[in-house]
Order: sequence, then structure tokens, then C-alpha cells
Amino acid sequence: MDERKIRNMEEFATVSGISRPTVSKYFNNPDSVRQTTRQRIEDALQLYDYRPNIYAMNQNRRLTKNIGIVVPYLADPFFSEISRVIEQRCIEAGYAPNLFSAHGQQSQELDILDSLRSMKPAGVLLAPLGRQSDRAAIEKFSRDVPTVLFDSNIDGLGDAFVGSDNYSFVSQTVEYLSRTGDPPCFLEGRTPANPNANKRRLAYLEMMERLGLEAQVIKVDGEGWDFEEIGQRGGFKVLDEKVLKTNTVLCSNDRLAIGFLSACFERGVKVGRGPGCDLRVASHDDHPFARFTCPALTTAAHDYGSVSGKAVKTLFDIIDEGTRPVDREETLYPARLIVRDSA
Amino acid sequence: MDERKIRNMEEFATVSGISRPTVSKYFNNPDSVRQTTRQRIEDALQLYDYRPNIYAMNQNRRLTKNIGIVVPYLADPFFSEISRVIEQRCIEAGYAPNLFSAHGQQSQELDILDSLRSMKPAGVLLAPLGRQSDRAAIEKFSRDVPTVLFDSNIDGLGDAFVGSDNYSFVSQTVEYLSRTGDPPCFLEGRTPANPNANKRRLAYLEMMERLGLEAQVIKVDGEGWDFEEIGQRGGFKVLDEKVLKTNTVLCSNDRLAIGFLSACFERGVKVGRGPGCDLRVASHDDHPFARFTCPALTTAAHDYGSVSGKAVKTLFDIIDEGTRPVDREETLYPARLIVRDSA
DNA sequence: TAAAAAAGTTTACGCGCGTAAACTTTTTTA
DNA sequence: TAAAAAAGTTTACGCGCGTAAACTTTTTTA
Repeated sequence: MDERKIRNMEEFATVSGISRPTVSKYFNNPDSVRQTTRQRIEDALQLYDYRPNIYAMNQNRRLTKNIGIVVPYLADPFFSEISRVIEQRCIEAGYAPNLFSAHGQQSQELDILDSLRSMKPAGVLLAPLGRQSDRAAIEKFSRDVPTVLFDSNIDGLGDAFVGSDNYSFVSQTVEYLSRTGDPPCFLEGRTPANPNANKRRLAYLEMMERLGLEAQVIKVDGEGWDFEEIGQRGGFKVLDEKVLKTNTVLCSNDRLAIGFLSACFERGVKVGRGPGCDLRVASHDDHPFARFTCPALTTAAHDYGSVSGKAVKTLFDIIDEGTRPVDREETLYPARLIVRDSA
Repeated sequence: MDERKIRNMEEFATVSGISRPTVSKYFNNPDSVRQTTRQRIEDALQLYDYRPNIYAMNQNRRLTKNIGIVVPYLADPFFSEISRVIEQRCIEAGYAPNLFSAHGQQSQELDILDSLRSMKPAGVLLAPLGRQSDRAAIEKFSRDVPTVLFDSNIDGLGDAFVGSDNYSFVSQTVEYLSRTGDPPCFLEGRTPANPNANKRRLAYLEMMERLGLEAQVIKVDGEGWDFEEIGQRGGFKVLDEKVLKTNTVLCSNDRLAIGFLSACFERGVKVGRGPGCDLRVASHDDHPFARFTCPALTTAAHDYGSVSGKAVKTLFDIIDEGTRPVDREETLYPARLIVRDSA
């Protein structure tokens, strides 16, 4: 190992006994050279730890092997979990994932698109902020770079969208809750950060009407991405002012529910479906911590694997095709109801 | 805007009326050119949206303006939070942060160091896995790249370490708990993932001895980074087998405590310091969700701001200096006790 | 085993920058 | 206001690759 320092591809070509153009070909696709040639290069790679200069490699390429992964809020374990899975899939496919978080701010999302543009990525997987996104900026960006949206849909933006079917989430929870007890009211933030929240409310209203039940939508105050905080403060208000017409609360998402549950606990409201319980609480997303709330949260789970797998595959298909799809495909995966102790 | 497409710095220099070497100088440091020159360049920048090719810029540089940020497990909100703060500070200083997570796996940590090396970063901020880290690999890496360790110290590795003072965490919680009720036992994972856990156990034992109290360390089974799961399963075991000699449990970290609290809830063990409570539970870290556990968790908080600020400043000082420090500085920030309802 | 095809070699150029050297112009200093 | 210093210009080269073209060698095909 390391008999002497290799400075560039020329030197490495010399020590491996293969011409530089062929070595270059190898690094761009190891399968593009003959097996015996590949072996000689890889033998040399064992002896000398040379790696091509990524900056020199990329400067003349129209596109690099970079993939941008952009999420709205990485401190949300849902996004850190899904980006972990997506990252992994990119690496397996031979791409270099680059992870970015907008941290809930439009300015940051714009900055990310800006630096992504100069990275000349082969493609981008974007979970947009949603309501706070700059539609025009994303539209302009996705004209230049193949872009697949995930999690949060913005109509017509990007080459495709892959996400979860909000109707499937809500219809399952509403059906379950109204079958096993009082029909649920629906609790959400007043100014939902992303379009999924709106779709969930509409799905709730539609389901309740279909089932012939009285709907009650409760909007709690609060801005931004601190959903637990919003859920907790809203919970105090809802409980103290006794606005609930039912003993069953369906939260728009698990993070709100986590806050709401903490408010219930603090006010001595017993949550659960057993005898002696005051309130049932359910929600959507199957947040990584939903198993550890008190009580454990009944919720509807995303199909992480399918969403990430399909999003990545869609992007790679576009990249491999070399042309943008004419039709913007939208793929929605159904949720899976997870019954725990809270409802 | 966009009168015509600018292809490279030569063309941009022409339209801005400044020579290319001066334009190049400007992009490397806008303050290095005369104010009038700067204005002319920036006027042109308004008219034509040209940005230098980052790959061409970096290929001949020994070092880039990239900063690597590596954390062991991004799905842990503690790390997503601290890396958010660090990212921000890098951007403000004119550097380009690149975020990586080892996802709890040694192989991934090694892969990250590998790709970082070819990125030629100006420096790296590394929160290592700890026990699972490959000491030799990190040592070799930090010989090539200025590296500041944070959160988790590995003796002698990197140019400096910045983290929290585990003794300060534990001494405050132990002092508080034993002053206000029964002295605590200490609950931790059997094979702690990082060195902070060991330091916390030792600090607990030392404090208990100093206070003349009987110590009890309870080790719960479980591998990996799913601390809530480990805490919950351990909680069931501890409660069902009645191994506690005291009514006060001090957990090594908040994620374990979150799991432990959920076990208590499920077993009907009432946690808190009020009358009628069976158990007090406290912990360390002030995890972003510690405010929303049931009951809210009494814990000791990291000084996020100081740790991230000092880590970034230390790295930038090394970069600006151009030489590595002879003495490896270790900076520890004290914790702040946060009393909530759980103890 | 000869012809065709595939793979590798040699030579050469280009990419978009950084940057050095000699020079000229502009600004600052005294 | 002349001299010195600072800043910008012109010219030129180099970085480490990608890649094209003409050629040679090796492998596959029939």
C-alpha cells in the first residue's frame, strides 16, 4: 500500500499499466472496460490509494453524479428517517446524495435551490415546504434540473410527485374511530404549513358526511414547525374551554398529537380506549416516537419504503431516459392503520 | 436581467468591463478589490446571472470553502438540532456546510470520511460514533484535514474537542434529586454507544460516594441507537422484577428516559414529585421532546449555543491560522438543570 | 483460421478556472 | 504635485480531468 503518492490519473494510469483514457472510462463506469483490464486497474487501486479529483471530473460534465435531497425540516424525525432511506438508495445506485434542510424557512429553501443549481446535480428529490415555498422559484429550478417532489405535493411542480394518500390515512382512522366509539373531531393548526394538512381536513369532512356524522374541526393557534408546542398549547385551550363535542380527537399529525397528549396528561385527562378513560386521541404519520407516547399513539403509518423507493426510482428513470416526462405522474401510497392504546 | 446567457468568467468579465483576473479575485474575496471595481462587478451580477463554476474553482485549490459536518445519528433530534445551528454558523462565515450522518454505523462513518477526503474540505466538525468509531481511520483522516470533534470525545483525536461537561450534568441532577427526595439509582444501556455515557456513570458513582449515599447502577439490555426502545424494554424489566432500591431513577440520557417513562405509564406507575406519585424520573440532555413527555421530564440541558459556537470558532481559527494547534484543546460547557414535573 | 468487432493506445485539445509576471493606470501619501 | 503604493490589465500557463480521432491490438464470430 502507498508505495508512493499518486498525484493524478496520468500517474495512476502509468502504475496500473493501462492508458489514461481507459482508466478514465473505468472510473466513469467500471463495466465499460474488459474484465482483465478492470482487474489490473483494481489491483493497482489496492496498491496505491488514488481517487480521481471530483472537481476535475465534474467541471466539464453537463451533469454530475450528485443527487440533491431537500427536506423542509430535518429536526422532524419523520424527515430525518425518510431522507436516511433515500440517501441509502442513492448510494446503492452509485450516486452521491447531498442532504439539505430548509429548516422551515423560505429563504433557506431558495438558498438551497441556488447552491444546488451550481452543483449541477443529475437530479433532485424535493420535499417542499409547501405553503411557504416560492412556487415560481421551484418551477424555474425544475426546468433546469430533473426534480421529483415527495411528501408534499405542489400542483404541477416538478416532473413527478410521490407521496402518501392523505385520504387513505384519514378514512381509515375516521372509520376505525367511529366504528369503535364516538365519532372524532379533527384538530389541526390554524395555518397548516403544508398541503397535506388541508387534504386531511377535507378527507375528514368528506368521511364524516359519508358516514352521516356531525363533523367538528378545531383549529389551534400557532405558526411554524413547532407542532408539539402548538398541539400542547391548543390542547390546554381546548380542554380548559371545554370546546369538545365528542370524546374522540383525531389530530392532523402525530407531532400535534404528541403535544396534545402532553396537555391531556397535565390536565389529568385520561386518554385511552379502556374503561375509565376520558378521551380517545388518534393521529396520522406514525412518527418514530409515536410508540413511546403516553399512552402509545393510535395512528396511520406512511409506507416509507414504497414512497422513498418510488421517488428514487422515478428520478433515476428520468435521468436514465435523458428526457423529461411529458405527463407529470402522481403516485400515492395508502396508509396502514396502527392501533395502539390511545384510541 | 438575463440579456444573454453568460457561459464563463471570461464572458462575464467582458460584460462587466473588468479583467478576468480581477473578477476571479473578486469571487474569492469581494473585499480584495477596490470599492468602485466591486460595484461594477456587482452591477453586472444584477444584469446577468452568472455564477462561477464551483468545480473549476475547486479543482486547483488545495482546500475548498467546504466544511464537513458529521453526526452519528441524524434521526436523533439532538443531532439534527445542533447540526442546524452549526450549519447556520458556517454559512454566515462564508463557508459551504455539508451534512452527513453515519446512521449509527461504523461502515457509514468510514464512507463519509472517505468522500469528505475527496471533497478537500477546509475543515471538518465531527461528532463521532464513539465506541463504534474506527479510531485509526479518524486519526489518519484528521492528519490530512483540520478536524474538530464535538459532542463525543475520543482521547487525543482531532485538533480539538468541544462538548458538554458530563460531570456538570450528573452532579446537578444527583444533587437536586438527593436533596429533594430519595437518592437516585442510575439507569443506562449495557453497551453505551458513546463515551459520554461512561463519563456520566462515573460521575454518578463519584457524586453518590461524596454524598455518602448508596449507589445503584442498573444496566438494561440493548444494542444500537434505538434508545427509546431500549429504555422501554428495560423499564418493563426493571418494574416487573422490582429491582429498584429507591423511588428515584436517573437515566443516562433523555431518549432512554422517554422509553422508560412510556414503560412506567403502561405499567400504571405514577411518575412525578407530587403526592401520590410512585417514582421520580430525571435524565440528561434536554432533548427537544423532553418538554412533551408525560410527565414533562426533569433534565439537564446542553448549552447548544456555546458548544456549536465554540466548535465552529475553533475550526475557523485553525483554518485561518493555516497551521494545526500543538496542544489539543478540550472545551467543556456546563449543563443547566431544568426542573419539570417528572422529578 | 480469416474476417469482423470490440477494446485499448496514442495524440491532442478543451473545459473554466487560479494565478504568476511584467506592465500600466489609478489612488494615496507626504 | 511628484513619488510611492495599490490596484487593475495583459499575457500566458497549468490544473486534472473528459473525450474525440486515428490507429493498433485483442477478442469474438462464423
